[in-house]
Amino acid sequence: MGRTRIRDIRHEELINATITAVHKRGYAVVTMAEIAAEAGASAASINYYFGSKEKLMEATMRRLLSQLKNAMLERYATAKTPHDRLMAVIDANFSDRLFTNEQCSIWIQFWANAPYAESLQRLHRINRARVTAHFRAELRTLVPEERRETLREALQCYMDGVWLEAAQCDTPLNPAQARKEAREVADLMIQSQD
Amino acid sequence: MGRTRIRDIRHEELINATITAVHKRGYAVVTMAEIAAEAGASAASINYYFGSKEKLMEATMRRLLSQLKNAMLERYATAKTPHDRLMAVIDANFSDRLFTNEQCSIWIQFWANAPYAESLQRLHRINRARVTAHFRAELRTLVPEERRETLREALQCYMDGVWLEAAQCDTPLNPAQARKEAREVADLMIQSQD
DNA sequence: AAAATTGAAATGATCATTTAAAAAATAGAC
DNA sequence: GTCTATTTTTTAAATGATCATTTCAATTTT
Repeated sequence: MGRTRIRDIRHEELINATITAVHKRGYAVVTMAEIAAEAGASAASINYYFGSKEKLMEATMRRLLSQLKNAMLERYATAKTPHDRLMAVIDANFSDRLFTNEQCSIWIQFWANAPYAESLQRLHRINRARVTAHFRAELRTLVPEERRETLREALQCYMDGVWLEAAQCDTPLNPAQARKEAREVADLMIQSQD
Repeated sequence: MGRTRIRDIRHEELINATITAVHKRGYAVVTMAEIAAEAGASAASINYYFGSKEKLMEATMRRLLSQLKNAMLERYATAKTPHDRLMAVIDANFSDRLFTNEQCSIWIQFWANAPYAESLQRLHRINRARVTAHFRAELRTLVPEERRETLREALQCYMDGVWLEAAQCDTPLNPAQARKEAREVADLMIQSQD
């Protein structure tokens, strides 16, 4: 049965340890030993399971992106109107699971390193393209064509900017508040097409 | 007379080299030797003039922040109405001098590292507080109180997000286009207070 | 017993920073 | 203006520290 049981457990543990350790120390300076210590393992284990530090970072980002994707799809499933679906994308971005100090830290590190690592850049593009596609689809029925792209771009930049600022914040984040504000901002922009 | 002539020249050269080198290689991995080579100098020179790698980075950020401040003040001087002044802040952020691939790269690196370096964090807070203050002052007469802070926060996050996205872009940026879009976004948000 | 997992210690590479001596600039006296 | 003396600037090489990664023997799991 559980042929890969321990392997799966270690992957999970080490990725979680990476998130915590990167949040504490920064992607640039965190060492394998620190990440390993965070998981109660040794640096050699990480190489055994992931092959290298770079691959561990990539696996960690892949995990975060997949969580974001799932959060979006979950909410999409129950949304009925285009407006509901637009809000679903927004809510997913600021969901309780994702919008935490730890994860915001990682995202910044991810953004900062994407231009210098092919694999991260690829992940970044895929992720952004997905959000863009969802926004485009929903805005089609909500705003007139001449404003649509400007507005979509503005919304996406706004959301990225919120994450950026959140990463600078050392007190606990408030996802519910972030969702509320983001919804307000989105409605403000949409409504101005009277 | 020019007692500090060479010193000033080297400071300028090395800060410019830092901007270029960090853009090319990333803050995390760029070495003193690479920065020095970019300026046609040696790594020892950098330590002679700046004391350490960290202090060089700090000096570089200080330079960029001061350029942003000056760009804002310049435009503020000729702006007459609150609306003009709001646009002055926006235009400064996306001015031809500042909104370049190289500088966007550095800003991301700066944001990513601010949480882990006291000195960078300080600079970041001062800068953000300045933009916040300007926006608050101008929005006071432009939007009703209940929407004001939400809107200000949204505008600031939007601008940060634009920089973030620009840093991922490997084709030359278009500052004029960015100014136009940012103005549109700002007007869209302001006008929605009918 | 065979395969998977773990970690202590070794390896090898990379770098920031220091050192010390040379080279260049500057000033003061003539 | 020219010639020392002094200070400033520059670099090559040395230093010392840090780390990712590998190795290999021990341990655990199947």
